[in-house]
Amino acid sequence: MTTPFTIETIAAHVGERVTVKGWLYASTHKGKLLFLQLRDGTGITQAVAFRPEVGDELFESLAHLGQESSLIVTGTVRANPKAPGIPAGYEIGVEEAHILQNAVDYPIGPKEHGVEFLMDNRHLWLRSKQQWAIMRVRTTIKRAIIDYLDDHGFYNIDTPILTPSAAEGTSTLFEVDYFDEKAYLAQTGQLYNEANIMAFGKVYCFGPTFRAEKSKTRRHLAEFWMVEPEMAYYDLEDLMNLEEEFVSYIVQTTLEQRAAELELLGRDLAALRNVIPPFPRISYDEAVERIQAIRAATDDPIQKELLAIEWGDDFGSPHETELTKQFDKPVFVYGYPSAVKAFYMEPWPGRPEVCKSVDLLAPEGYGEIIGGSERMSDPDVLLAAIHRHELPEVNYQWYIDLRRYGGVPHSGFGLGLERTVAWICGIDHIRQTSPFPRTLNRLTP
RNA sequence: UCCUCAGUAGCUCAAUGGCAGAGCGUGCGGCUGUUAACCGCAAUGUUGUUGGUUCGAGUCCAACCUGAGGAGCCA
Repeated sequence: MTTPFTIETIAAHVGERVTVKGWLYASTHKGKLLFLQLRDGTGITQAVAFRPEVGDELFESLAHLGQESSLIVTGTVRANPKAPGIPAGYEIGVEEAHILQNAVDYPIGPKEHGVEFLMDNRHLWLRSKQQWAIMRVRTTIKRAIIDYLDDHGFYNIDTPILTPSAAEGTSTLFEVDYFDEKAYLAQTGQLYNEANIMAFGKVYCFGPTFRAEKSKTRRHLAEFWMVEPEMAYYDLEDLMNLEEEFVSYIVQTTLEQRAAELELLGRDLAALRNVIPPFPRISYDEAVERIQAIRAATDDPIQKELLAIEWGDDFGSPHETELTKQFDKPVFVYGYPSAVKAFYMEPWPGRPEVCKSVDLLAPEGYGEIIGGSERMSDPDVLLAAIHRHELPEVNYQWYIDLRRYGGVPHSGFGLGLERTVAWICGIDHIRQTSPFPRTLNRLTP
C-alpha cells in the first residue's frame, strides 16, 4: 500500500511506505550506500539506497544520475536525526525507483556563482533552496495581504493597467501603442481606487506596476507588485493606524507560517517578532533634524556629503537608511513638503507648504515600503494643483468629479511587495524576491 | 545620465610585462552513514572586443561592449 504524500508532511509518515515524485537535488555515495537528496516542490528529503537491497542495476542507474534528474522513488520513511533536508531528520529507504530523465550537465552546482550567471539561469535558479524559500515566503505574504484586507471590509476592485497619462506626473512610464494612440503602463491604480471608494467604501487593487526609470540599485525593479488600499472617510491618523496593523499582521503571519524558510535564509526572527504596533511616528521636520544631528556626529567625509539635507529636500536612500537605524521597528515619517510629493495630497491645515503624506520606512536599511497620504478633497484646490504640476487637465476631469459629487476626506497607501519580501526575508537585493525580475539590464528569461 | 569596480576553463577565482594555473563541477575507479563527504586517475582555454606600446601583453595605454554597486528618481 502506497500513501500519497508530500515531503513537507514527512514527519507524519514515519513507518509508512510512500512515493516521492520529484527531482534529484544532490547526491553522494559511499560504497554500497547512495544518498539522494530529493525535492518535490514542498521540501527536500534524503533517500538512501543500499546496493544489496535495490540490486546492482537500479543502484548503478541511481548512482549515475545528474543533478535535477527527474525520478519517482518509493520506500519506507524512517526518522534519522542525522538526515539533512527540509524538514530535516527523516529519510526514505529506497525500495523502488523509476527514472524519468537523467539530467546531464545541470549548470548550477552547489558552489558559488556570480549574479549574472545565476540571473541568466533564473529559470533553473528558482529550484535552489534559497530562491525556493524566498518564493514560499512571497506567496505567504501575498496571501496575508489579501486575507487581511478581505477580512477588514475591503473590496478587491481591479484598476486598469493601460492608462492614458501619468497618474502622478512624476515617474517615467513605459509607452505602448494603443490603436495608434500613445498609452502607458500603469504606475499606480490609486486614482481609480479613489473613484472606487466612492462606490464601495474601502477597496484595494493588487497587481503589477511599471516604472521606466533607469534606476540601478538593489531596491528597484522595472516591474513590481504593489497593493494599494484606499479608504473613504479616513484621515491621516486613521491611515497610520491601519498601516501599522496591516504590516504587523503580514509580518507575524509570515513568521507563523514560514519560520523554517526564514531560518534557512538566515533571518533574525527576533527582529521580526518585534514588529507589532505601535510604530514610532515622527514628523518630516523632526526627521530632518535627526538626520542633521547624525550628519554632525559623523567624521566620515563621504557620509557627511551624502547626508547633507535642508528643510524642503526629499530624503535620499542614505538619509532613510541612517534614520531607520535609530529604530527597531518600521517608522512613520509624516508631513513632507508638498513640493517633493505628488499633486493630490491634502495640504496640512495652517501649513500649506506641508502635505498630509506619510511614508513607512522599514528598519535595517530596507527603506521605504509604503507611501501614502490623505488625498485632496477640495475640487478647486485640486484643480490648482493640477495646473501647478502642468498636468493635462482634460485627463483629470473625472478625478475632479469625485470631489464635486459627494467628496469626502479619504486616504490610501501603496505597499511594494518585493521590498516587503526583501525586508522580511532579510535578503540584500530585491531581484531575488521576484521569480523573473525585470530590471534596467534584464528582460530575460 | 553621472561616479566607482569587474570581465581568464562549465562555475568561482589566481597568475612581478617572460611556459595558461588552482578549487569546485564533470568522467572513470575505491569505500555501509553521507551532510559543500573523502581518496586516486583523467579531460577541459578565441584571457569580453578592436586597436596601440613592447623583443615579448591576461598584465600597460585608448576606445567600445557586457555586468555589478552606488547617486539621481521612486515602492
